[in-house]
Amino acid sequence: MFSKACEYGIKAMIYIAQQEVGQRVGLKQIAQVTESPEAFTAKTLQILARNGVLVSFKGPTGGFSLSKDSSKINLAQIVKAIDGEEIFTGCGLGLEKCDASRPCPVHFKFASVRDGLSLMLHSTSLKELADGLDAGTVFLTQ
Amino acid sequence: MFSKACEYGIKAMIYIAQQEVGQRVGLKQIAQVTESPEAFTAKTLQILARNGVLVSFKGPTGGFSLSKDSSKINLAQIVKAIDGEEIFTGCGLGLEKCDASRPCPVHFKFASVRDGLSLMLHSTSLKELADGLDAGTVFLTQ
DNA sequence: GGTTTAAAAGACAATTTGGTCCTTATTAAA
DNA sequence: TTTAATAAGGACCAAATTGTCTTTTAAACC
Repeated sequence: MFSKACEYGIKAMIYIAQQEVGQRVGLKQIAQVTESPEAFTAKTLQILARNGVLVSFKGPTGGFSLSKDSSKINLAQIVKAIDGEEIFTGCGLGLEKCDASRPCPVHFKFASVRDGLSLMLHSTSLKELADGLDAGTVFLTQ
Repeated sequence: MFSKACEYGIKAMIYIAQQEVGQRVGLKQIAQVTESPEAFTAKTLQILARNGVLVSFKGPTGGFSLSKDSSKINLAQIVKAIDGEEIFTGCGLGLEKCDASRPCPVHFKFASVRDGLSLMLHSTSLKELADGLDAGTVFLTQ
């Protein structure tokens, strides 16, 4: 469904969202807590920073923090930044141009599933996910 | 969402389902109509044949035909044969063991989307997709 | 200013996926 | 029984994704 980069990115973002506002978290710590490969996660965080959902700081006391309140960042922004639009708009059978005016055989059935996914991603904020972690009802690793 | 192999496989199956019952369709024709790479499609059809949703015949007048009535074959069988269980059961964040008893942060939201996809795939038969093609309301290529 | 710390950037390696080509096996038909 | 047609199988190649390592850049602190 999502790329590995995206999975790591989402987990990293949720972990960062768990910190106090403005608090910086280092790459090493993020990779450790999320059980993700450090160097690869670094690349992913760069992408997220370039896309403006994350801000990064170099040097001692450096690290990453959210660019805005965790309630203002949703999963769709993260997925879009890392994996692109494909999953939100792509055709189920890979056709370049597939829409209601010239649909592939699965277009309408697929579109409704895809729209459900899109709605879920857009309506899920980092805040609520981080809150679940705080409450101990959900987990970032097994 | 689906692998390329799976996209080609679904298109091929729909096209085969369009033929008269028992009629054999050759690889070359399938690849041409579905605009899929011939040799790669051959591999995919082999997989589908091994999984019993397709039967193949060698020699002159050889080709492929459905193993049973098109109304009895659904998209889930095809996707499962080619891409495996992952898309039906996998965790959104890639956790090996993620379930209701130890859920990842997106588990419940993701599961409901995934279940929607699963339901759609299970309830969509090749027959209805082929019927759409016959009716000219949907298309296998752009 | 020099030193240390941490992210950015780029080169590179490994793996997976997508794709081709060539040979072999099987079967229908001449 | 030979020939031609067609799928199966295996070797191989290409591209994308995943992952590592090394160097550079920026910032804090002495």
